[in-house]
Amino acid sequence: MKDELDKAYSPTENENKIYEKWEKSGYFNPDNLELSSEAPSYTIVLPPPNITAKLHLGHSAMLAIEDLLIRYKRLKGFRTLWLPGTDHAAIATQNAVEKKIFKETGKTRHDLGRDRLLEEVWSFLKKTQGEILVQTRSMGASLDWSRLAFTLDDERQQAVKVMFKEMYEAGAIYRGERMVNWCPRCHSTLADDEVEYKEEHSKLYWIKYGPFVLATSRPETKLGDTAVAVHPDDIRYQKYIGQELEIPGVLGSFTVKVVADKAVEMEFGSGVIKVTPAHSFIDSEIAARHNISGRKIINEDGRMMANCGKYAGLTTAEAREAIVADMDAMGLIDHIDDNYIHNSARCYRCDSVIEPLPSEQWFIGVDKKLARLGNKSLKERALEVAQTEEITFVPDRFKKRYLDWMTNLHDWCISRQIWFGHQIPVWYRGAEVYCGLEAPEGADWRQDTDTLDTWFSSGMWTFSTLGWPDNFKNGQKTGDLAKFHPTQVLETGYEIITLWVSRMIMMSLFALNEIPFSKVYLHGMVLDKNGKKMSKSKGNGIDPIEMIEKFGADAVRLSLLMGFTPGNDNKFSEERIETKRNFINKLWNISRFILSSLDNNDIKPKNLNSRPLAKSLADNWILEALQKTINAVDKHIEDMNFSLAADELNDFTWNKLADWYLEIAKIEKGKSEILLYILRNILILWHPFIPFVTEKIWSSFNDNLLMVEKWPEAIGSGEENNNHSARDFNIIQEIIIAIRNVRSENKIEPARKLPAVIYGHDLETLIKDNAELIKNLKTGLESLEIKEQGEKINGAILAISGKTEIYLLGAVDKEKEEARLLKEKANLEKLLEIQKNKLANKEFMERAPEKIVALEKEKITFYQQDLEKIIKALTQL
RNA sequence: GGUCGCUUGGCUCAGCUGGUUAGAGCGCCGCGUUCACAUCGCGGAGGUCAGUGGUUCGAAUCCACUAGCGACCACCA
Repeated sequence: MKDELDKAYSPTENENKIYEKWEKSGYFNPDNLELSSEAPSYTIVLPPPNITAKLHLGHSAMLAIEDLLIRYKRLKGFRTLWLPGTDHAAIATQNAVEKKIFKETGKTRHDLGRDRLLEEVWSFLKKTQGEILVQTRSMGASLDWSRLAFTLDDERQQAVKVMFKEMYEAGAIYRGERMVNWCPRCHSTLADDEVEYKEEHSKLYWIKYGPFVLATSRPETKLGDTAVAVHPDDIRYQKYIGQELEIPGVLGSFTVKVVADKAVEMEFGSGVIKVTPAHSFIDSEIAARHNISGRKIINEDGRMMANCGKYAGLTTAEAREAIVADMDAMGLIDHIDDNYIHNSARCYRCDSVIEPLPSEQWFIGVDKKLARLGNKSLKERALEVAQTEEITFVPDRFKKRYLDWMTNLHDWCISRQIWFGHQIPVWYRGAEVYCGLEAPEGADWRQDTDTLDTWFSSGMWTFSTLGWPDNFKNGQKTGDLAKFHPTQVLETGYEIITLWVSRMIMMSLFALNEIPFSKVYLHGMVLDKNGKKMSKSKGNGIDPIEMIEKFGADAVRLSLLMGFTPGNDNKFSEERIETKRNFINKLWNISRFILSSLDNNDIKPKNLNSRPLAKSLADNWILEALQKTINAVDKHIEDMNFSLAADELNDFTWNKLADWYLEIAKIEKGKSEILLYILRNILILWHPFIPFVTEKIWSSFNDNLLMVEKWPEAIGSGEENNNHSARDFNIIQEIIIAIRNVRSENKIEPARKLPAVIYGHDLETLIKDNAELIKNLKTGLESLEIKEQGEKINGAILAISGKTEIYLLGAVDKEKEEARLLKEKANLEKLLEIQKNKLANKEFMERAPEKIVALEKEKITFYQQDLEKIIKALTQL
């Protein structure tokens, strides 16, 4: 033994040291892995965390899952790259810094000016970024730090400029005046999905409007009305359609045209709506259809403009109050409905009410046919790759959500009126417009002051981090881009499918004409005990860093992997981490026992790559169970069912190995080889889940690093090659349990089962041959109490389809039990008949469970005398 | 309005394409602790799998409807 292991495992003493050891080895970087040139690559890009936020449990879950996949694939010999980075989160970051400055100095960004503000932002970022990275390391994430990227570092800035220019030149990016979601506080546009709707009580004003009475929630926009619309089928208003009407208003009367448009709902209000094209999405669409121009009355500060007479300068809320009062005085208010519930549009960052405004912005035209996409549009290609399953979703149902969203996608507004971010690489001089990587020659060129939507740069994440555009010349990938793109899995939260996943798909299709990843794995949200989102303001969050300090990173990881299923939210509590810590300590002690009880110090772990010979029933049983576990774990991880994989491993480690085999090993000696072989294997299997403790244990009897060991092969069961049947041990095990049950109570009440599976074995001989084992197990038979009980026991052996089940029946339920068995028999016999008729159908026969096929030979019978034989054999031990 | 999901023992959840007696962890009750582990061991109680109907030899599992809860999308003049 190299090291003695402590009695209890201490994560805090070991985790940092182990992480350093890993990092020093260089194996996080795929270039350092000792692999043949044909080794396939396996790449995951880390969804870059927002640089201003601290790590929360959602991040921890993400890190646990991705590190699991990466470590698993690394053990399987893949050229694994897990690429780290952070996101500049333009609006959020600028907001945070502005808030901080205002709090400290009372100054706004306009007081500071662009350059000064950006300086502040950058110094702020230096601090926060370091924190996030330290936290990420503490989770044990095997990220390749040599490739660390930032969405706003020099390389990414260059990539973004090139991308913009290429899209501009291809006609995919255009500038135009459109209705946008405007946040008057952030002074920026918001994409549709950055707008949040909140249900609110407000007022619905029924106003007299020429010959109509109509309902509106925003009477102040009346100053911008240029039309009135009704539904074309509405019989009430047929005669007005097409007319021009003179409408009295607070600033004098004005003229509107009555148009018929299907967007109007006859059931809402009076079925008439006033049309304010400049300040409402739906109105602007109606106006466009009827060729009606708009009149802008609200400015970028959310205040009434100079053309609003005495209302100029008021906020919309102030103006509403004033105008309603004036209208009321003029007798224009019919009535006011106080109980109107509507969804108000809010900025997802600052919660301000969104003001729809017409504005000059940059857009990506998602429906524009592009030559480089085979004359298809970005939308068409993005839909195609999901429909053809070139990209798949886990769980599958999110594919539908993606397709629905993508189908209804409008042109994507990419310009933002903030300072922190990728400045748009376009320069103006008078009417001239220049798009390029650098400012054009000549004087008086002014660069567009807007920056790009943060999702523009994060949409490029899979390839901007791999050296695009330098690694992409004449349509050929080179370097990292050739090695690692497309990536294999994108793992992220389902709430971000539209914001991020869809953008990545479009950007990659445009830049490389290939998908960014082939599989999208969506995890659910980690909720608090009561099913609420964890948040700072509610104070219901669990801080992962605190938990790591308390229970260790392994426990935190395992608690986020077990009991979580893909795409489903999960309630979470500290106790869950605690139970995983307990398991980790169990594994530690199992290892400690095995390593300290080796009776042969010459065993070379290196020679234990192949399965040792089984010398007894128990040996064979445990080796069989191990192989089954290897197969199951492998399958479940490949299927992205991490929780099931861990369950299988947990069952083997605790219930089979610790509870049974180790106890047997205390009786039957000479098991060192097998024990060490099993330990080796479970350490490798557990490593992707709990890397620290497994690496630590490994290091006590190995010189190499566990993280680059070889994953055990999933193979068929090798039972045929052994003399001892693992099933026989199952029988023994069940007999022991049954004896224990009988002994633990003085009477036998309910029907207790000996679910022994017997395939043509002589049970009596089996018991006799293993008498030592049965007798000596501390849970086994110590006295012969059963003899006294013997006469009272009623029993049955049920033979179904080649396997025999032994029941010890109490007096209570015998009749019930017999009835159940008869019903089962009837069921099976009926099925058998059907089977016979379908014998021709080979496929069906193959799929039918074995036991049903075998029913042909077996009949269901009760064998009272057999049970007596068993009891006799047991009592004679 | 549209779409999706959930409803399984006190709590948190598993349960794959229908097939032995529906599982686990926590909690609870009883017993135990001599040398791997009290961050432990052994045993136990506790479920008409939301409801109704259907398909089937057989349904927690498939279908339909109902009820409750939740999420997302659209729109709200």
